Amino acid sequence: MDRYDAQRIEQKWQRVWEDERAFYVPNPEGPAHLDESKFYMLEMLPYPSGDLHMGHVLNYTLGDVVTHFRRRNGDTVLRPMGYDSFGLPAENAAIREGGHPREITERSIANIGRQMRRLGWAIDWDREVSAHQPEYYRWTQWLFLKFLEAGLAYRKEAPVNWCPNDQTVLANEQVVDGRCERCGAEVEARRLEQWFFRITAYADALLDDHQLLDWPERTITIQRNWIGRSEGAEFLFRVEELDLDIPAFTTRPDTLFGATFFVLSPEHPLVERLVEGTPGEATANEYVRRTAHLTIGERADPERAKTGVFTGRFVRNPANDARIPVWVADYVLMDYGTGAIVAVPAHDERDYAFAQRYDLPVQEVVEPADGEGDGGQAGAFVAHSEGERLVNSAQFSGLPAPEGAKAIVEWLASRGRGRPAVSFRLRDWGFSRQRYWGCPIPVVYCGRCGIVPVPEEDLPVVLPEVDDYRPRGKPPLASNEEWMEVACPRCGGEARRESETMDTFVDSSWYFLRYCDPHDDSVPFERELVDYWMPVDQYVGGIDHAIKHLLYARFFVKVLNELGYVGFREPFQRLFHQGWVRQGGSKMSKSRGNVTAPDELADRYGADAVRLYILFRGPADQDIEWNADDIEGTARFLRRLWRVVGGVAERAPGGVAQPAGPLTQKAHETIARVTDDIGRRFQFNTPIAAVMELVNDLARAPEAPDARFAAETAVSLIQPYAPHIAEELWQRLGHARLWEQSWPAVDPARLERDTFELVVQVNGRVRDRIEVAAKLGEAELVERAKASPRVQAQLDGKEIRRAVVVPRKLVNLVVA
RNA sequence: GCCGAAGUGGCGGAACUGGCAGACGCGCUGGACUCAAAAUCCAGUGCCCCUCGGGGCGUGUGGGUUCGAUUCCCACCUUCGGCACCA
Repeated sequence: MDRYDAQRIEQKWQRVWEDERAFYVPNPEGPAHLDESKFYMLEMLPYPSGDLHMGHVLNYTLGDVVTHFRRRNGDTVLRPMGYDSFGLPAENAAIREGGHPREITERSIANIGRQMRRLGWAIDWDREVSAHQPEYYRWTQWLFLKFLEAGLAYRKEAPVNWCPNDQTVLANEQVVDGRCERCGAEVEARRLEQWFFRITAYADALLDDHQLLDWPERTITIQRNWIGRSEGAEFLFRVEELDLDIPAFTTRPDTLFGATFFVLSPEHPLVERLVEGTPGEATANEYVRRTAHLTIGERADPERAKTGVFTGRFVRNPANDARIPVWVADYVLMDYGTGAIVAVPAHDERDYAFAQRYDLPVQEVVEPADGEGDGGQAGAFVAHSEGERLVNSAQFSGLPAPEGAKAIVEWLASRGRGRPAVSFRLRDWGFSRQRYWGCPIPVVYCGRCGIVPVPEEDLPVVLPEVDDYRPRGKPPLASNEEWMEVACPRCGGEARRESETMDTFVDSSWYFLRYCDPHDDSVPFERELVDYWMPVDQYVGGIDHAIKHLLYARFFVKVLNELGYVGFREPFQRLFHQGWVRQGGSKMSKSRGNVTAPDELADRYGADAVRLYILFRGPADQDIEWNADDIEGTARFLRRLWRVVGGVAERAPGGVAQPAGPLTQKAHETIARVTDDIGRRFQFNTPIAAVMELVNDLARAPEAPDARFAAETAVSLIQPYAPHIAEELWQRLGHARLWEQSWPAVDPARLERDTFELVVQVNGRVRDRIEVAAKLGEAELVERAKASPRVQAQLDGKEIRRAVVVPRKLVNLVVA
């Protein structure tokens, strides 16, 4: 038997697969060719940053196992790959080291593609797409135009998150703890005119359709919290002197009679008008200016004492007509609710803290069940608890709180001073970026016509060349004057192009649709094709995308569904999050410089060993602490497999397919375990252990008559994990094309045993194990248990009060 | 603070529906082969006690339910995620 030469075997089979186009899946040619057994396997596409890291290896190997498993179970599996190739890292590298972002990106793509092929993943490379190629972003622009036309993309001036380091705006989803999630710089609030997608219009749909999904509960919870739906009411508060109604949202309409003041956000558009001409005007304006200079982190710091100023104005509480003072305070946020709140210090912690600081009155209006109110002095912020009743609330006093809330809203609604309302924490998605390496936004600004979309036939708007990628107060594209100047498509007059580019999350919000029809140059995708392949049957990616990519992509699909371009409402039916690969406790990533390159490992141990190792380490959804020593174990297993199966192949050519015997039985048990683990439990580490057991048994009896069947089964079952060695051994066993073979089937008859090991307990403690015939009845089992000398020693003549029998497992004798 | 997940040998982990805790692997110890090494193979390996038959303890901590609990219930501790002035 020759030595196991991983490099030679892997090169050989990778060439065979490519020559035979083993994993390329053509599109169906018409409705007649559609079959029900399609399976769309997708992993989140990589950002092309130099090299693959072990996190990618985990992600894509996991997808590869599922791909092989589903293929061999008869499914037509679509398993494409592409690159999220626009984005800041390449642009920053170009600024730092020179070169063009495109060159840097394409070099990375070439390298990563080579590394992916080296690991032997079963990918349909014909469907490869890259976000930065005009053939792709042409359609990103086209989709933008559809959104614009539908009123779902719009431009407005708004306070936005500005990263002073990356010199660009960030979406809310890209700000973590007040910092830029990419570079860590503290984010500033700026008022800028920006492009937004109206994702808030889909807030309810995004929540409701969670029920259609087979997703981890924690991911759905994260999305639900992020969307943050709150039910309540909006009431109108009147400023008599100015003949003005100001709406305010509250989730506690039952406490309306307890309002003792009213607060506007500093950004509220009415502030200026309210304070005009009052003695406090200068102070108030100064306060608004000061607030504007706070960073988002500072403003949100709950430790900071609440601040505010009195405007000098009063509003009427619509419930009791009380004249209450209007304040401006930065604890009220402009972009939630209406930017104004009805302050009820007796029943809200924040209002209470503010009232204490500025000596404002506190009025209790809800009493707990026991009637022992605290006069509102604790500022008890409690959601409705059982038995609470309204007090000091005119005709509503005495009502239980939930009924009171409802009654107050109905009453004020009938008088035109209120209505039921819902507020969301979710904000519209700000998607324009003041950077170079992204998809140009296809509009022009015309002095006469305003914002004018670039006509579809003029797409793509090709990303122009610029001399300097550094943003200097304006987007880099604006520096290319020649490109910027353009004739207005509507009136032909002088116009200027949009110089901002799109957030890269726009690119990745529809790539899974393009894979279905990747080369079409007349449409982004044909509806018939996406309706066939979509939704993705199994999506695999990091949970860090729970509220970014996974929310944006759902939004895109919902819009495309409503516009009639796709026939489904959700993109990703089943979702799985692989864990992080950590080193020294932190996530492995290039920016942390703690990457172990898969290349080196593949050179040393072979791709099969790397693939096996990354899945054998533990459950795929848990984090893995990188430990290079352990890969020796999987390499050793592969050598053992090679030797043992190779020996069988040389020794036992053909013969009876499945002779009865312990190895045949073990093989069937292993088939059952592996099939259930991958297919039902989606667990990837234990199948490897099961095959190791089978190989260990085989190694102990390599000359047994059923050795050949055990060897073939082991090779067949390990194929999704270690496809190269499996293919080579399969060939040596006298077969061909294991990747096309049906997944092995369990024969239930082969699982049956004549005897089993009966566990005998006394008072729940194991005292003996006896081999007994499988057909024995309960009484017989109890007799055998009692007869055991070890049990006799424990019984010591005591009375047996009860015997619990678990068929095929154990007998428990309960003694006094 | 609120919400969620998880705590099992020296290490990674297994035990799916309440039924043999520690599968499989790493590491370690001893042995075989070898001039030697690598590779490979065999045996052992939770902790403690032992008259070598076996016995006791043991799945974060403390309770509970049960013939029987890593698994179910209650309380607590620790770690890791998410949210956090959202009215």
